Amino acid sequence: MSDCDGIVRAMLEQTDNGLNSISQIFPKTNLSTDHQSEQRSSLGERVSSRIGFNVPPLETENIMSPFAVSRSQTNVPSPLIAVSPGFSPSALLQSPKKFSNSFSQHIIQSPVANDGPPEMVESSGGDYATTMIFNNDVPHQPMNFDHMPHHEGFYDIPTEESVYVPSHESHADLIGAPLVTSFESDEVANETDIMNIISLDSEDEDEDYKEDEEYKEDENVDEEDDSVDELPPRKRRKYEVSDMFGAKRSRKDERVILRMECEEDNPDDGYQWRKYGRKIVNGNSNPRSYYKCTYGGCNVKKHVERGADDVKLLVVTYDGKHNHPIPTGRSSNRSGPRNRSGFSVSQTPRLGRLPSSSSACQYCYSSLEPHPDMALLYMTGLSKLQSFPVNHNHGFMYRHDEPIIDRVIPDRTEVYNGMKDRLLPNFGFNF
DNA sequence: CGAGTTTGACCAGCGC
DNA sequence: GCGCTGGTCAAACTCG
Repeated sequence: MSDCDGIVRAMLEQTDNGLNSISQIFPKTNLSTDHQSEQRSSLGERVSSRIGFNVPPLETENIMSPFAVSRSQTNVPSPLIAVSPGFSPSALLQSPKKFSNSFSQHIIQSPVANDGPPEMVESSGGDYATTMIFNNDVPHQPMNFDHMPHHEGFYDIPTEESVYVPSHESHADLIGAPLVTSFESDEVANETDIMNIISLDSEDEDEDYKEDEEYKEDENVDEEDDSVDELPPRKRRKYEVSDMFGAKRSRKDERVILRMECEEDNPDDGYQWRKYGRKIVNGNSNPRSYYKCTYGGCNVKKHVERGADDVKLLVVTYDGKHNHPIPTGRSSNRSGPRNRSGFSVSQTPRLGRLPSSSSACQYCYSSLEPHPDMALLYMTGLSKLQSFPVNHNHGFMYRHDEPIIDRVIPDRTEVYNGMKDRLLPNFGFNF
């Protein structure tokens, strides 16, 4: 029996109550058992009940203030799903559309999720971005979001979403970190929500094009096309900036945000990036690096920054959608130096400049193969599992540190069963 | 010398 | 309207 089999078996041997924390099986998750377990559990019960799982409803009168919750979560054992660190962000990022389809597809296929009461069907609006949090470091658990207003229309606010996925630093374990899907509202996301949330194309894309066209018309770009060279330097630059994609601030609903623990400043996501900027943003002394996808015609950008309060935490924000597959002929194995023709990892630190990458993380990824398979594991085994809101703390990522809600898998038993159901047919695991 | 990074300047969005 | 801030550009720089 392989180590992976043993781990999965151990997970499947959980009681229906899910009393055995994942951290007991996977110490590297840094999750411990204490009152936070109760916190997660009760939230899980609440949401589980809402989405049809057979668990008691949450008693909301005991909801803490966001600060209290934040403190209480420092040791959350969490009903989080543990996924092999081999799971690669590239799988989710190589095609947000693919991620969307896969995610929603499996949710739709879930017989349990559809059995929920009518009131659990809530509209979260169409303008959502996606946040994925690669993290096995509990202190970075987002804040509790139960204090947020529940008035109607609140869910129309476009914001980011979160998903916990394993840290790359835990690559020593086959399964070593929590995975939590997170959503904007503090209510359960139904299938429609998730489809809306995860889907990064469709109408929004068309709207973007319309906006771009209108923008060009307003700027009389066409008329100026032939006279650009005659403009004085200042004006010419203004024209150029006006016409460029990034002149306008990116739409949040086109974003995918990853949080992970990684020493490398630009972890491999399968695509090729070129760094075009670096800036220290408000509230974070760590510089933010800006990257563009080097694929011709692809306007996807991303920026990478360290956590303000934890340099181990890496936040990668993707803007846009790749209009191409992951470049072929390359391996996600990051060991060894990269050539200069496409890979975006910063070069060896130069004189008087901050190091922008570390060799440690190259090992990190080299030990994570095969990424696609683990991505499939996630897609097939975990994606259908419902999540529920826990907390939000985009903290250093946003100007005003607005608390935003995250969701976690509601019940470990469901997680295990879901994994079992999908590992068996899809990967041939024999339990 | 080609290719990628760094860094200061610039611009536009947003909040007050 | 103004100032702050995030995002981008491009010259200068570095490396192989």
